[in-house]
Formats: sequence, C-alpha cells, structure tokens
Amino acid sequence: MEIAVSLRQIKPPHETRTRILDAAEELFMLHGFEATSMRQLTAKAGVNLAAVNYHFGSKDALIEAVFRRRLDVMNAARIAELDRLEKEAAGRPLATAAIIRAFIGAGLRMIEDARGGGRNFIRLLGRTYTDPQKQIRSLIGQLYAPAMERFKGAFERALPQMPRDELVWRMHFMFGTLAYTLAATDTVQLIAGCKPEDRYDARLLEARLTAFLQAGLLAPLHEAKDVKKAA
Amino acid sequence: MEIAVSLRQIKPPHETRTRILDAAEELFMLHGFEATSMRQLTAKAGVNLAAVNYHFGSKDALIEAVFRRRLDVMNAARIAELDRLEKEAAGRPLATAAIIRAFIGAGLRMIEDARGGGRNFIRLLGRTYTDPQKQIRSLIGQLYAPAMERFKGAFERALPQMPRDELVWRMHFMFGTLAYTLAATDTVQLIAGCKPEDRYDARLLEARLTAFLQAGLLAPLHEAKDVKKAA
DNA sequence: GTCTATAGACGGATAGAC
DNA sequence: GTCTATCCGTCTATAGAC
Repeated sequence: MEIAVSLRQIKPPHETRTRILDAAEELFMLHGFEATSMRQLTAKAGVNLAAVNYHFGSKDALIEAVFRRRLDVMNAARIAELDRLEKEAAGRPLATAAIIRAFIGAGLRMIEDARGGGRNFIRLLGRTYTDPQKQIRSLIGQLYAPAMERFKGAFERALPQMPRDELVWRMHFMFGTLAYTLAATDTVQLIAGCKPEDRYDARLLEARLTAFLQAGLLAPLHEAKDVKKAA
Repeated sequence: MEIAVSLRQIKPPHETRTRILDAAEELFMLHGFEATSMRQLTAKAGVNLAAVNYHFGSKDALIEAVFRRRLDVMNAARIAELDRLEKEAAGRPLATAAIIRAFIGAGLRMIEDARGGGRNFIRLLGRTYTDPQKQIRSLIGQLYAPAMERFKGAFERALPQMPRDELVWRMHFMFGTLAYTLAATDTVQLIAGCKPEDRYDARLLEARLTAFLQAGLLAPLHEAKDVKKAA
C-alpha cells in the first residue's frame, strides 16, 4: 500500500546528499564553481533541481560542504600520522623527510582513489588554494589551520637552527609544489611526453616529491642577509 | 567646429584597447574569468559596453589578448637572458642557480610593478596554470612552449647526469613552486604573521626561491629505483 | 569608433502540490 | 523529501543610430 515507504528503505536517507556531493566534486573539478550550474549538477547526480537548496541551502553552502567532507578526515589523518611518528621517536626530533611524508601522504593516497572520487577532490583542492574568491580560500585556510600549526611545530623541532621566517617561506614553497603537482595535469606532458600512468603512481610520486622537498627545506641559507627590511 | 576630431587627438587610437586590457587584467585577477562580467569590466575601464566586442570580438578573445600582451615579452626576456648567459659562458655549462634565476627573474621583476598592472598579471598567471578550462591552459602552454624547450635544454646541459624523466618532474615541481608563490597570498600569512611588504620584495624572494629550488633540482636521486613501471 | 537599446539564453532560488 | 513550474535577475552579444 505504502509504496513510498518501501522505496525509501531501498534508498538510504542520505544517499541524495552523497550523490549531490559526488557530482559537485567532479563538476567543480572539471569546470570550476562558477561554470557549474545547479542544473548540470543535479542532472549528473540524478536528483531534482530543488534538492540542492533543500539539503544544503544554497550553492555556496554546497561548495563548503564539498570541502568539509574530505578535508576534515584528510587533516585528521595527517595529524594522527604525526602523532604516531612522535610517539615512536620517544622525544627525539623527527627526520625532515618523515614529516614531509606525513604531510604529502594523505594527498597522494587520495589521488589513487579514482573510483571513490578522491582524485577529483585532490585536483579540485590543489586549484582552490589560489581561488579568486576570498571566502573560499578563507574556508580552506580555516580547515587547514590545526594541521598547519601542528606541522609547523614539528618542523621547528626538526630544524631548530633555521630562522622562523625562513621556515615559514620554505613551508609555503612546499605547499605550492604539492598543490600544483596535484592540480596540474598539463605541464609534465608539455615539457616531455610523460607516460600518463606515471602521473598517478603515488609511490613514484612520493619518492620524487620527498627528495625534492627535503633538499629544498634543508637548503643552505641564502647569503642575502644584507637585504634587511626597514623596521 | 569639429570637436570630435580634437577629442580624438587627445585620446590615442589604441587607448580604449589598453584601458580594456588593464581593467580585464585586474578584474580577472580579483574575481576570475567567469565571475567578471563585461558590464563590470567596461564600467571599470570607462568605456562602452559594446567596445569589447568591437575591439576583441568576444570575451574569450579578450582573455586570450590579456595573456598574449604580457607573456610574449616575458618569455622573450627569459630567452634573451639565457642567450646572454650562454654567450658569457662561452661553451661551458651554466650553473643551475643561474638558469633558475633567468627563469624566475622575469616574474619577480613584474611583481614589483604594482602601478603598471604587472603584479595583477603575475597573480592571475600563477592561478591560470591550473584553470579548469582546458582551452585556457592550452593557450598558456602554447605561449610558454618555446621558452620551455629552451630552458629544458639548458638544464640538460647543466645536469648531464640526471635522468631525463627525473629532470622533467623536477622542472614541473619548480614551476609549481613559482606559480603558487606568485599566485597565493594567504598561506604565508596563515602559517605565521609575515610582514605584508615582504611578499613583494623581489630581491628577498629571489634569494629564498633560488636557494630552495637549486637544492631541490640538485637533490640526490631517490632510491625508489625498484619501483619500475611496466613497459 | 562609440553609443543605446534590446534580443535571447541561462543563472540561482523558491512556492506550493504531492 | 521530492517534484514541477516559474519568478526575476544577469549574462553575452548584436543591431542600428550617430
């Protein structure tokens, strides 16, 4: 008699939300936030046009939800890995390379998840660090802040001799390298015909990135100490 | 009698084009391509709404013109600097740091040009490497291609012992660091309250970037040689 | 070359039936 | 929760007067 009830049992209560989030993740990655319309998005998700506003309130709120869903667990994993390493080290400072791997590992593992949409998200995330909309960058910054503080502390203990402002810049360079590497798809092919499958080989990429970033973070201090800023 | 004629003499023939390009550069940097409307753009430029289509044909063609105007001279300067260095070296291979400086110098000099709009363009460019629209990335790649080939050759001569595919990846990492550093404005402040004026001190930034990138490019090869790709 | 006016399509959001 | 129908604003592009 109540067909609606039996249908609802087949379809879990939050499936619509999830379908919307997955479709949004992919379309935002492919075309950007502005260029993705609610009509495209709901069509791809196989849900009604009005469902986005019902479940999320607005397009902006949906964008926020897309990032919260993944970033919270991603940064928690980063912090957990750092906790594990520090417990293991029992008070001794960590190796720089180990901290780097703890940071980049979360993103690299996700890039191999092509099915679950993780790869879509990682590419979207890498681009969004430099999104024109201040509101979006600020959301990302807020979601990153706890992990950022945690890793900054770990690097400070690992590199006690490095000036604080230099460390901040080198961490900034590190995020840049990672963000761009995960977001960009064309440059490598542009420079040289690189095998497409290499781009998503997380183990190979991790080795390459770690070697590059470790050397950069540990680089000798530049001599331009005469370039002093005015008070 | 002919007031229109005297007015036209005050206003050079291409001033309208230039005003449009300058306004577009700034608004594209601030809000992105999609979020910038022709109405905002022409209002800011102080020209008529129809002027963009008259002078450029379409919004897409305007976007292309914005990049061509700056990138052509920027990459020509990069190549000229490399020519100069190689002539000076008279056959000996160049130092890695010198090649790096020849590449990043063009962008860093532009970032100091706040008045002429150079800074706007650099931040826009840094973000556009990872633009969602394939058409735009492809344009950028095309405008970069000659300089890219030239620098790849210079690095190959400077680092003859480095495997070609490893070099390509390290150059990719280098572009990423530079692109992100020039495009991003928030991360440095997020990690630590960095003095805002430092972000645009090109000499300081050049020293920091060169130290980081040189070490990264010259890093020992990673040991993951067992990770072989299938044919 | 510059302007006004408008065509014509598409955007996000919502009211209200079911 | 889901759906249809629709409001109303904004968009790019262009026609045609000056």
